[in-house]
Amino acid sequence: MDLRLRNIAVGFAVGAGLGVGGAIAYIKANGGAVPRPQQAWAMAGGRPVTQKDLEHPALKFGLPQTEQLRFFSGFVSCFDSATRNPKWVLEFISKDSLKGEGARDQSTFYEDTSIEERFRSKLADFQDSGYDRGHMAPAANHKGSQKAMDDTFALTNISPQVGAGFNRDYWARFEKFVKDVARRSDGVYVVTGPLYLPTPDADAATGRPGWRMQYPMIGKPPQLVAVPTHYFKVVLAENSSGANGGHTAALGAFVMPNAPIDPDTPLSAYAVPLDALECVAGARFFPGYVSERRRAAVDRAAVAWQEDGRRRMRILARAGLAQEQAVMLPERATVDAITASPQPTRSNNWGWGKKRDAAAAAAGGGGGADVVDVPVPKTSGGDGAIHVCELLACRLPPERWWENNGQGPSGGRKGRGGGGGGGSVDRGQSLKSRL
DNA sequence: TTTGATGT
Repeated sequence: MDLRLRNIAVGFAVGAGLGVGGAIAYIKANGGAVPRPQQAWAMAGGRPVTQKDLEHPALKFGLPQTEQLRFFSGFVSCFDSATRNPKWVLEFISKDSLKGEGARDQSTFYEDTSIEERFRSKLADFQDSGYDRGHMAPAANHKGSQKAMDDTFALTNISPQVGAGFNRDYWARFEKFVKDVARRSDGVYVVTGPLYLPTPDADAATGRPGWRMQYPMIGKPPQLVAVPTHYFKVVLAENSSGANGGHTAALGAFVMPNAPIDPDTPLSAYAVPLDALECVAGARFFPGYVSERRRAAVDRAAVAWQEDGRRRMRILARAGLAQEQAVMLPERATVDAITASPQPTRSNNWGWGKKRDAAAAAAGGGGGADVVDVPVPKTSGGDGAIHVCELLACRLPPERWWENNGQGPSGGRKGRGGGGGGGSVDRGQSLKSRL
């Protein structure tokens, strides 16, 4: 890329590039070489910005700078200086990055001084804010070296998350689920980021039905840090040695509220169509892999998985979830049309059947019989892409999985009892009452 | 097979 292009961080058309003339060659079913899409940080109408573009007379004094890319050992962060949050963080997880010398207790959170002081988030912003400094790329995914783990503690990888009931609980289990997928894959790419989602509400001025955006801010004005309403992950797991040679990648998108989540909520209830996520995020994810066909196929599966998850929730919780995700839900008719021809099956062509069932049985708590009863919609017509929920039966690890084999938490800490929440001796109970 | 983060 042109050096000048690299130096000018521009904020428009993030990830909008699908390349020129649809020339992207997608990952082949035979697991061959993966050509990268023709893409640049700055895109113009579906093509990379050229040197000639930058000579536009209006740009004599440069393009506005609204967000910036930061390149770390195991991930790339796009930092948005309006919200002082990452816009997205894209990481690569391999078997190697999951184990190594990287130790969490050797790392400390630090401000990213490569971002201008007035635009970056500060350690003080999170202090006494009541929110956790939540990793987008989790520390545990980058243990290959101490440097790799240290990198994840840069505040350009951090966003304010509710601690008790979310970051330290449901979201942590979700991160563990992704790790478990990575252990059984040949490499996993994950995009994680915040969302600011509106809720249905009458317009105050006109009284008409509409939408309202509302989210807290922390820190000190005018340099406030936004507190996102939701977080998303898009997971792309490669499998170069898939059974039957059919499937080469598992793909899926999830959106969760930045709030305590009932630990019994099925993970599949938070599966969303990638298309819906891309609409509310204003971003295209994995443009070098996600063709229209693959997205359509995986999104049909996503709707089916979400429906299945919701069916397993209590009616009140289900209604709450629908309210939470209202802005992402398709019209009722669309849902009905998509789910009209479900294809339940327990097998997939990933070649992990046994592992999946064993892991699901271990995670399910209810034993194998419970797992067998779960219908697993099979992605079809996805050019080698299946939905992530077809792996590990879309089951989260159990609560406090790290205590399972006799050993308590390594720190052996007592409850904090502070206003920040969490860490009480009987946390599970107090969490329930919080919901 | 070992997540997560606070505060002194």
